[in-house]
Amino acid sequence: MKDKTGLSERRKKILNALVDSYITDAEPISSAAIKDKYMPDVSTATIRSELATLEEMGYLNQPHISAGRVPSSKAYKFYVDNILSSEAQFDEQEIKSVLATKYASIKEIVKDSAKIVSDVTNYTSMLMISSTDNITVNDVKVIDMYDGTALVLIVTNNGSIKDKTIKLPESNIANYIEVANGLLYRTFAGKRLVEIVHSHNVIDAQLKDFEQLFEQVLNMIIDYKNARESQIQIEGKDKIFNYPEYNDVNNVKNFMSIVNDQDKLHEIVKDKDGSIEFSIKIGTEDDEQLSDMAVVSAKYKFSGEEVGQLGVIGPQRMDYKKVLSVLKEIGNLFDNN
Amino acid sequence: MKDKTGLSERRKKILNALVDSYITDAEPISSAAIKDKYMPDVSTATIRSELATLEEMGYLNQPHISAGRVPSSKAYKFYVDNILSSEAQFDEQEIKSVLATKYASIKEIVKDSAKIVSDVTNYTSMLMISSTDNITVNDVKVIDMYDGTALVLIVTNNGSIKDKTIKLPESNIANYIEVANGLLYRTFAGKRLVEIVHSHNVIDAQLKDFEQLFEQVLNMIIDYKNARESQIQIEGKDKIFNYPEYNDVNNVKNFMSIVNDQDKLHEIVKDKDGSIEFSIKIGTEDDEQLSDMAVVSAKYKFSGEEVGQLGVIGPQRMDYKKVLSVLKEIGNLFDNN
DNA sequence: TTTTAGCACTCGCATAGGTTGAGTGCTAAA
DNA sequence: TTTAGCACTCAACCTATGCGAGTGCTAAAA
Repeated sequence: MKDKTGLSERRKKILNALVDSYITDAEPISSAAIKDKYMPDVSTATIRSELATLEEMGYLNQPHISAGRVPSSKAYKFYVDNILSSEAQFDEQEIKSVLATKYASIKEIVKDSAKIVSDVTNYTSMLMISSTDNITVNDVKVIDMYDGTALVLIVTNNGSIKDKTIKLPESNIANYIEVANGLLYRTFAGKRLVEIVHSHNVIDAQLKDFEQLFEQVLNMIIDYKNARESQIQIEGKDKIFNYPEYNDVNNVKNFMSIVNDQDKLHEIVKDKDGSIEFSIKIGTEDDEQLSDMAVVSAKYKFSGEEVGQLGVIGPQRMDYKKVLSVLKEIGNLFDNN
Repeated sequence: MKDKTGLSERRKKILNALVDSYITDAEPISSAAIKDKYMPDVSTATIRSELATLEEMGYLNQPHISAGRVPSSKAYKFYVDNILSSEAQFDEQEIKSVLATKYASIKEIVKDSAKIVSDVTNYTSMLMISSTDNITVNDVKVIDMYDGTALVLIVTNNGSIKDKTIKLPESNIANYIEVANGLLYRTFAGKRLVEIVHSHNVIDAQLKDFEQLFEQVLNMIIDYKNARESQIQIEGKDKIFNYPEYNDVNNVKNFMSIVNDQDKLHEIVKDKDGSIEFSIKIGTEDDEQLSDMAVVSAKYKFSGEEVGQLGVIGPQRMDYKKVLSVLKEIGNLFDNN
């Protein structure tokens, strides 16, 4: 009985057993260990010959000839596909109760989601804000403060507000502020950030007295967009020290350099296919930097709108079941908010 | 010729030479090495006997009997005192020119100061905002936005503004907002944050209709104070991988745990004596966590007002001369702004 | 054809012994 | 007080050796 992977049921069982075991113990698994824990009714010799085949097929590696087998990237990929296609395995109830006992309100969970994911999964987590394509400016207001300074407020459709004090230009126009507010509203309100940023000539037609003000507002919008786009929050960097693969300083170094490299992270999590909910990248040998690393992330929505991605970075030997269930559960909390 | 350290000039010279050498090479120094590089006119035997005395006095350690000597915490302390008391050694001109060529404007330097310090010194850096004791509230304003929501602005004397949208309570008071603004101004303007936070009963005497609003404003002030107090920005965590003492994962782990522990950092840098400009903490053996670590930090002022501390965290074997000059130079830039 | 027992083989790991060389402490003379 | 000289120590490195875990292969059993 085979499917598209070309693996017999027994080989699948062995492969899953092996990955499972490696995820918990981080040690090469011998044929005897598999027999004892998972398949007591066949001999080690049988398992050995299966292992040899699986190795030939690229699912397993052998650190050296007299060691047990270790899963390859390909094996991890098989393993997570397997989890994903059998949703029943998610232990939702348990995760839910952990979240419920540790965190009082949903509000708290939303605010600290990255931290919580890191805490509950015991891996380093990552919160990434989506592109700003869907953000629009609702209103722009200039508020008079005191002797020549004013406050500019920009209200966007996702509720956040950017403020900044500016110096008002000298002007003898009556009701300068009121007029400015009207102009600003007509120019910016209802527009998407991208539109605004890409249409520099918007201002030219206006009166000269407002040129400087418009310039400042435009810069604020650009700054806001840039800041939002590059925001990645990382939590629990220390967590990796819990895993023996990071007893080697070089691995730690490598890990830190990835985690601190915003561009790299963006590139990894970037989704080409808009429809997938979970993104699981398991590094291959090609990418030196990502070898032996895995990144699991999920899009999350808020009031139906997609706002970002939340995920976990760690060794390939990762507890995918747990990570996936946590991400899923948190995603649900967000969405039902 | 001795001073309060009780060290002869020759011993001082040897001690300085030894620390200097260890700072660059990170290797135990032998009597022969000192002779060659610093004191060719005495024999190694002489130096050896001096080394033995210095070790007895607690300035030096010997990893094992047939190795050279390594500076102790006490030696580092002696070394930095020495630097501090002879300002001439600062290589200000060089630092200045590095800063000038790498960073275009002073504005840029101020904004990214932590990053710059880390870049130029090649150590992990730390930017810490001072206590909020001197911050006062200049003004509080409620601004009507749209259907029942309003924006609260709190302006402080250091220019920053905290804003938040709130829901206005149902009320049939005419000119609710105007009245509220008056009340808020009279209650909060000119007061120091500490005062406000510690006098919860301020509101009770007021009209009931404003109770909720006052509550919200008070919470904003409390949040602001807390947020400001706990802000520590760390830059260049990876830098430590450049130093051989961090080839041991345990040291890395230890380092990371300190760097991520805001409370610990506060405690380390906290100044008891308000008059010192530089704070140099060289960990002793007592504090397990801080052994073999040093933290150098400087207060920095902005327009004459002290606003925070900027510093560097690294191994005790730190290039104190360089670090101190960089911090000093940046401090000057701030102050002359 | 598949499974199994048996056995020789490989190789990492741990331990022990041997050598080398850097650097010391001590002593006795300058 | 300084110096030369020398014996001594010890980490670092290498080699040898045994052990044991785990394999691959083969030939017989199912």
